Amino acid sequence: MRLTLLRLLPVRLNGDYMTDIDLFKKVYLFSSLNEAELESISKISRSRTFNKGDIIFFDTEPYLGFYVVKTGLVKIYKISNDGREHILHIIASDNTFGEVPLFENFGESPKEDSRYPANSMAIEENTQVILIPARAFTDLFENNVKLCLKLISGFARRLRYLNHHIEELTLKDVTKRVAGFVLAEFNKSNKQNKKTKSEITLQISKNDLASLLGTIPETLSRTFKKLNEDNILEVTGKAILVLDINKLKETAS
Amino acid sequence: MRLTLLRLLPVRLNGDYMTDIDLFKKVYLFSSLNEAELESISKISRSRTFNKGDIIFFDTEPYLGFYVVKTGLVKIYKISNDGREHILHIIASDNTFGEVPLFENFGESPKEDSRYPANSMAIEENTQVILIPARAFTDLFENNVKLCLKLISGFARRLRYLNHHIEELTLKDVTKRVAGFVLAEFNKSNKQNKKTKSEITLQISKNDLASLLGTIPETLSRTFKKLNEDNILEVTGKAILVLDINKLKETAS
DNA sequence: CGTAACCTTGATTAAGATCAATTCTCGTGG
DNA sequence: CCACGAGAATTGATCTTAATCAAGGTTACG
Repeated sequence: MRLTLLRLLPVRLNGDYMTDIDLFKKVYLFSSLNEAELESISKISRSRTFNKGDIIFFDTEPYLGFYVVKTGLVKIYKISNDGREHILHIIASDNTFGEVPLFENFGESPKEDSRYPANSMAIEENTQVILIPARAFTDLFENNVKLCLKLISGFARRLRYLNHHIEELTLKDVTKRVAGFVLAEFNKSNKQNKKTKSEITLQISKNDLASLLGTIPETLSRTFKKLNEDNILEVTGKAILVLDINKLKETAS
Repeated sequence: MRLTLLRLLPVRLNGDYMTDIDLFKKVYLFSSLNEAELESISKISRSRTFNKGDIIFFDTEPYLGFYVVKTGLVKIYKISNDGREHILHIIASDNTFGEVPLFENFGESPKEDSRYPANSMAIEENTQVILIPARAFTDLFENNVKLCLKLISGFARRLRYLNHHIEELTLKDVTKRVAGFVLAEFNKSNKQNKKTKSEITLQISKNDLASLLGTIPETLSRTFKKLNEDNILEVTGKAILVLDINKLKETAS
């Protein structure tokens, strides 16, 4: 009795309780689908909830389908034999991940042994994701050019992002990469909020940030310290205050 | 008179002279298009010939369209302020490159200021490419799901390749990367030729190979030397003889 | 046969990883 | 409300890999 009540409470009290279909309407990939199609997807999809640090899938696992992030944050990462990690993407809510294997072998005999290209892990408490099974989705693509074009456009952006990521990793030192990251966050934040605000807030831990920038926490910490000594920025916990935007741009080069 | 003759000669004498349409039929991306569509593409496309070392486009140039490689070899690469270079892809004949900007901003207002994501250069003499102008091609996509699916599948593979590339660069040392490259070439060559052949031939210069593996020629040379001293392989010019496939696999780890 | 591009080898350096030791922060239970 | 403990972040000392710098050697091609 007590348990049932507890389970019901959030639904009852929370005015903005959301169905999967409401979520799907905010997903770029799905924006060309009609209500009926969204409902048919919703029917076959499965919600799953994870805690911080929980694995969503390993790159060794057989492919089941792709995911939509409902709440929380997910990291997509590779890991070496000796345990070092490198983060490829951070996926926020309303975004999809794990679509690549769906389409790799299109035309060829559908491979049953297809795998995820990387690992994924929830990096926030109460990260809710929805699994969209592979089989049910492919038919939709074959009958909907608009949907295809959405996917193409999403893939194209991701390709450009990875190009950029490789450029950063291979042609720039850690200081340039850190400055480049802060600059990008600064621009992103000021695009959203219109007016200029010189403080940005990290959404991820510094451990994860280090891994995303292709370095380790110790080096990231030292780099922040150096940028502070040069009066470029000031880091307090998850808050980064940009002191000199011009010097920051120059450093990112 | 003399000039006209010279220009005609190769066509006359060369029995396997090829029209653009013959080439297009071998391009995976185009494999769902009919003769009429191929012809309409052919009419608006432009052939260009480059020598080794010629730039095809810079990443700073406005986007014109994508390319098909007819003959020769093309490298797609990024370059740093101080001139260091990193190769992202090597594109061989019958393959396309530069499609990404076509689709990045689909749905949004068509940006006129869109740019190529990286630089490209011919790395063989007599590299012939065909430029497919952007505007003329987008209509085709909006009316052809099969074409879309081909593109999606091509992009998906490229995404997985870049994932893998980043994994190699960030989580493996040079020796592992070199061993991994040789192993991949070994497998590719033996898949094509059925029977096992332990010698592979480099298609690119060692300078370019170093850049593709995220290192420099000096380090590549030393790495080959070390792998030779360990009786794993033997390098003579562009020929690599695999001496111990098991040790090679182990080294690539 | 000569020159330029390509490749190799050696000596040195530097960036950043690793190892080790605190300190800080924050959620949890008493 | 405070104390505790675990994970996160910082700092310092040292080490390692691979880049840089410098000089020859090889190969291909006009």
